[in-house]
Amino acid sequence: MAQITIKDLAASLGLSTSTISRALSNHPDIKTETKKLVNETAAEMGYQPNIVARNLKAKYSNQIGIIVPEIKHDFFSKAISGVEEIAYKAGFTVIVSQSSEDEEREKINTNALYLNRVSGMIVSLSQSTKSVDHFQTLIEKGVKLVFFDRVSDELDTYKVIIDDFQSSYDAVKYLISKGHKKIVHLAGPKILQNCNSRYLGYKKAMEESGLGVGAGQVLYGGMHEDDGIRNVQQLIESGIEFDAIFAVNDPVAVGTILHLKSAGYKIPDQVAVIGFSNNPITEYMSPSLTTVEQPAYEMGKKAASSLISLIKGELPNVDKRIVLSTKLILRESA
Amino acid sequence: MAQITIKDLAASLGLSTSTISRALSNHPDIKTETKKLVNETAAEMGYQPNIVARNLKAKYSNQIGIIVPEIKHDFFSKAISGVEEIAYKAGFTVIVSQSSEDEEREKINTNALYLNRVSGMIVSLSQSTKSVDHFQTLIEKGVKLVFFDRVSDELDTYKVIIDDFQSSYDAVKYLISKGHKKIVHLAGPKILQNCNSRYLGYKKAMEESGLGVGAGQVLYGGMHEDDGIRNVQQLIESGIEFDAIFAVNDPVAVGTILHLKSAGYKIPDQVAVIGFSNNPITEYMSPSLTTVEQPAYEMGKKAASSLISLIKGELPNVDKRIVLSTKLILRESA
DNA sequence: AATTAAATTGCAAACGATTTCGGGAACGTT
DNA sequence: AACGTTCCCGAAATCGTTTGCAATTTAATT
Repeated sequence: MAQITIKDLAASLGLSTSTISRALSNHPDIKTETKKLVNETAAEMGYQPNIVARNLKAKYSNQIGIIVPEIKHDFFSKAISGVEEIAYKAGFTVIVSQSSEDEEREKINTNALYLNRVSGMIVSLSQSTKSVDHFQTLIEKGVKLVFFDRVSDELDTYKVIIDDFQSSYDAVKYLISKGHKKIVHLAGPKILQNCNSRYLGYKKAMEESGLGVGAGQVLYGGMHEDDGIRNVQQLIESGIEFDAIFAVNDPVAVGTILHLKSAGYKIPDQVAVIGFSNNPITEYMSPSLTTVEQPAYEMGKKAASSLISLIKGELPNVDKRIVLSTKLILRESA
Repeated sequence: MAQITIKDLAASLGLSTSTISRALSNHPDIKTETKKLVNETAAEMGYQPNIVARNLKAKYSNQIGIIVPEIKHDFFSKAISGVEEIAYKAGFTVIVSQSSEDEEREKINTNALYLNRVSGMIVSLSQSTKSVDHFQTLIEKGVKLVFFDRVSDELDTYKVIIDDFQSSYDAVKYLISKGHKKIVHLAGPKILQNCNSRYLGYKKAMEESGLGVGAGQVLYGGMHEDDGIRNVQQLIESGIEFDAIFAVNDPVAVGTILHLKSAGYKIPDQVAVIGFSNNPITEYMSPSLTTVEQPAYEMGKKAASSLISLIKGELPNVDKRIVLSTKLILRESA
């Protein structure tokens, strides 16, 4: 027999399928004696429940979906790892998909996950996502949602984030405390809330210290190494003076350092550099990068546990914003 | 209405559910006219098929599972990324799970995926997996299986691998061509086939060149940075002379370099180092690491496309071993 | 017009589980 | 002895699709 079903058990024991089902799920209506019998023969015959059938009946599944911009990015793969860890322990299985920073694909993915009847989703928004309607309709359909890292203000759901504003404020304050005055910020896309918060943290630190943000002192771009290289190149060409650079994330900081080195700048003597995320490479590169540690693994774990309690109907806490703390890791570059 | 089903469509159009179903799946029995009608009202009413129900009926799903030792490792997250990319295009969704290098957990995961009726699985074996029976029974149950990177000889399935033997042979030959003679190999667990192949490639290169492998010239260990540090420490204490180290993978090579540097060795002048995998950090560290490029993303893509054609009943090729090529990336460490 | 073939559609049974409702046995109570 | 409870268990509906087969309509043929 290819696949033992509850019917086979029923036939072999002379009981009804309902009894078998109840016995297996430890329903109080069933005599302990029969329960024992059923469980034993189930084990004997190698019965394994068909989860698909169960999910159809139940209208929800033991699956949670996760959508990230890029799986292979260190931050996201760590987060996924954390999600899987928690989900595994709670008996959930994780479906991953990536938007590749494309809004359209993000929409398609959310729909695909919905069609597969996941009980909930964990999402980090794509860089190009302008509207969050596809998530709004999802919420209306009863799918539980938790966002992390890249979140949207428009959605009233649970969010696992770090305090981007405070973290970058602290980082810039550190630069200032070290005597730097002409601090340039390489910012990410304005549309991303956390990028914007990082910019605002930078701005506040600068203004509070009486330095202010001069024209051309903030350069917007993407979040990859290339963007760092490009922007630093542009910065140098623009002739604006600078003695420190605060990058929106590590790849941009890496690009920054690469280009600064090739242009003959001494780091950190002439120019100090601070990144954001604490990617593994930042520890080993030369000079090693001072950066803000972002607890990716913990964020994934927290997002997963929040989602699961949401699914189970236990509202974890009143505040839907779950803020994890960061730490400025001091290394050679600043 | 929470969820529009095929029945709602049938009722609203005065047709039977079977006709609707066939119309939607473009069955030749249905008049083009009715097909058009059905498709239009389906779109209008916002009908979305319930995939769970479909899967139950079909006895297989549009899901493929992937089990890797650790999601967050660069190599595996890239591979997952590749798998997702291909799966997405083929209309499959990917369930990920990690064994955390634990055989028991690997077994549980395979079973969980089976219960969820995935159509196929892509697997990279855990370090501690001694028996592959759990995969054998899976094959017997008709689940399609493709292994990658960490494979087993005992299973007659498709495997996406690199030529570990040749790659490491080439790397060691390169060291020899540069005049190194006392080349030490920091090996991985013997049980892992690819680690063993790398060892054999090293051995062949050494023997072929008349250098041979002396006592204590091969140190076995794990595959993490710690293992590299520990083994180099031991190597130095043992008093064995060495002018080059070939590490089983990049983390071990990184540990090697870290400890060599702190012990005052000059790289590559006193000791040359070669790693394996081309992790991102290897490019940025100092000295940058000469290593073997392992096409993680492509391996994932290849594994996924092979699995999907296997699922669809198209046997891709006669040879079940799919070998992707590697490249020795020359940098500062050797 | 009658017959036959072809083109469409519907009925009903699956897929494998859960669950509502109710039925029969066993027991105690009046 | 009649009744009410409690305890176990079964029949059957249900989740939303797909599909073999029968039934119906339509078109083609004689």
